[in-house]
Amino acid sequence: MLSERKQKVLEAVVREYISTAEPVGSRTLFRRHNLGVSSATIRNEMADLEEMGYLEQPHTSAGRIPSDLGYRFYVDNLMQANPLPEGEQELLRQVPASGITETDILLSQVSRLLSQVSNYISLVLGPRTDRGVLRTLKLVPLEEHVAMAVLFTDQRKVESRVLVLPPQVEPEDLEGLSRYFTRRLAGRPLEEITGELLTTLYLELLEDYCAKRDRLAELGQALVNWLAGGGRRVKVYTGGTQNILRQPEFQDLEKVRRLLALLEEEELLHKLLEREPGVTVTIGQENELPAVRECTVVTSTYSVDGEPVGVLAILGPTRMDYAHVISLLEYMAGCLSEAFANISVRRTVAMPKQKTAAKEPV
Amino acid sequence: MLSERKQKVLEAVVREYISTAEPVGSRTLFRRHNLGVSSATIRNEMADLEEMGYLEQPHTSAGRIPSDLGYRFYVDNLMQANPLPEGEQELLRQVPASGITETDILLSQVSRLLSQVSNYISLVLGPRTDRGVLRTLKLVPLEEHVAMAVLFTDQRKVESRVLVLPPQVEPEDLEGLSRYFTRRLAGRPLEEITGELLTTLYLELLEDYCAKRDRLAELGQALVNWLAGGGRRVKVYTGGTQNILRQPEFQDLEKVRRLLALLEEEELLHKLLEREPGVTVTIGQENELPAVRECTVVTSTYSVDGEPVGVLAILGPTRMDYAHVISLLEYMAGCLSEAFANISVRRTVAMPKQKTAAKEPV
DNA sequence: GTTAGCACTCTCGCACCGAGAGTGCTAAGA
DNA sequence: TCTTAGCACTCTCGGTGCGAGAGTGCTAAC
Repeated sequence: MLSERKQKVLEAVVREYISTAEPVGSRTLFRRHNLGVSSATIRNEMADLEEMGYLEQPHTSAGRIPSDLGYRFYVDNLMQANPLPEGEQELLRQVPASGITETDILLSQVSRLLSQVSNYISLVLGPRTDRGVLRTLKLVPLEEHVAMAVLFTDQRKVESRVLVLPPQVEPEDLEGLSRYFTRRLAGRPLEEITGELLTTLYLELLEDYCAKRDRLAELGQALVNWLAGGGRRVKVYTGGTQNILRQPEFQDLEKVRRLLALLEEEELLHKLLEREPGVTVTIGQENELPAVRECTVVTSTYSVDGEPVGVLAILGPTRMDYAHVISLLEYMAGCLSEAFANISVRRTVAMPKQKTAAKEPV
Repeated sequence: MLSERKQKVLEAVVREYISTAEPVGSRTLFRRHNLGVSSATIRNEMADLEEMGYLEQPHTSAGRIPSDLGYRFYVDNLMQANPLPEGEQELLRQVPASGITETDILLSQVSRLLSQVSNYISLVLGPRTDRGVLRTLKLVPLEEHVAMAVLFTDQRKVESRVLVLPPQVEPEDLEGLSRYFTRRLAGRPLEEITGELLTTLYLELLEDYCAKRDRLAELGQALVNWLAGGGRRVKVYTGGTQNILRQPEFQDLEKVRRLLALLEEEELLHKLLEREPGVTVTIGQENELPAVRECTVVTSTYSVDGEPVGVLAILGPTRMDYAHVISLLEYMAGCLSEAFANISVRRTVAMPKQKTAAKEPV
């Protein structure tokens, strides 16, 4: 374990480097942080910290900068969380206050706010769609030969798609199909609804429908493809990419290029944002993706109806204002969860009696 | 007008500069393009061209580079269109061949292909939604207290939104509302469907429905907000942002930053992509947006059912491979239009007889 | 009108140098 | 034994100077 003085020195180095982006020397530290000892002592401590792997020296006669390990120790042991500044809180309160009900617009705004406040790159992973429980699957005739398939889950999630109908499929057929699928699938978690299951169900159904078999087959296949297919991909919202260019560690164009390329690869971003609930911090080499080996990714999950369903993240240099970013993400996750709660359908659906009862006398 | 020889020299300068990115001198031109005259003559012509505004000199003893005017002349008079290379054509044919029916996925792929083939930034403006003609407006009960509103137009465009129902609204009410709105609005272009019109209709309707008036009012208002509101915004897809960093003219980080910032401003991009049908080329200072004053934007519209509804664009330095980019965009627009035609609902809807008739005997 | 020749200009890369910052080591002091 | 002052040493960084190279503009000859 590190002696208390070493911890103090390490903390001072990290703080100083985060705010100046310059390698910090013992003299600077001596002048600006009063550590109670001379620069020579600090120098010795810094030499020790370097040997232990917490600091690095860009070149012999430069100051030192924290290593990934140094940041890690700082985040785990030294950093103190401070609440988000009033002004920023106010800015973020827009999200639940705005009354926006479109998930898409809501998340774009969240992403924009995150990058604006943090001055780093923001990433927002949309609510996962493989969790919810199916409630209704409906085929709605729109007009002759056109119908819409609607998938409705308990997590205020609706998906729909237009289907072109084979000739001579009747509205009753659609109703029958809707009822059948809903009856057999309602209550099942979406992740269970695989291609095989659907196909099985579907074949079963066709037995009863021999007369129209051929016509329905085509339609059913389209439906199966949709439900089982990748249609349910989760979107990633990015924002503030230009912020990265303000960071002195990203003056190297090749580095920036790699990062920009990453931001266009949705699958990689998904991988990057697969995180457990709560706040996580991944520093430099701790990251699996090579493109972010010199970056830190801080994430926080947000919830809908108490269940973590999506991820907010900040991507920046390892020299990041950790305390600020963490409280920012926590606060924003709260706001977003709140915004979702405001417009939650589930609540309304799950407890209609209560709500009706409460509202009626007014 | 320019003498033929001047045109030849200008063309040679543009071609040379496009491929090397270095200011071109009279000697280089003499060596690589055989213009039939000596370097001294070329030198004189170049001096003239500079005086006329077609060329510029970065500094006294450097070669020359084309000015915006020079590029303009090149594009309008000198450049010869050549067909897209086989390999690239093949790549782009994926789009109509893939069978993808989700507009969103289709356009992401188009954007990706465009940037990949061009090595510049690609922009894709989704199909405009204010054009189509409303066919059906439907309120579909999903379960108790939850319904979905569906807007269906002739341009294979469907929008939908979940509505939480006020207590004690009956499914019949929904059907009534659907029928009423559809009857009154069907056949109208979406752009005519404004808040005022809807409100008028809606008030009219309430007359007939006095009994449930209060309950329906809330629902109707939500509907009006949706239809009249900005819900129908058109998405912009971007791709290949990292390509810009490969261009020697974008080594200046501040320039890159401004461009990246622009790419996150949807409204500005909309403005940038508001173009007339066909191919347009906007060079450097011809652009209104300051952030792209050193760039060229080439656009091409694509069509659904013969009507131009969206825009493909390439954004790159003014030193751009114009001929290639133009044929790329034209070809891609064709592919995309084709892809839309494949999945067009309108065709099926508009001419069901024909299609049915043609299909039935098979 | 075209071309060869030539003097002139400007950039770019390279080496050099001195200032400044920071280190490591040593020796003296507590 | 730990701390500190002092000092020599190292390394970067910005500025300067210089020569090579590329290109021009001008002049005079064809």
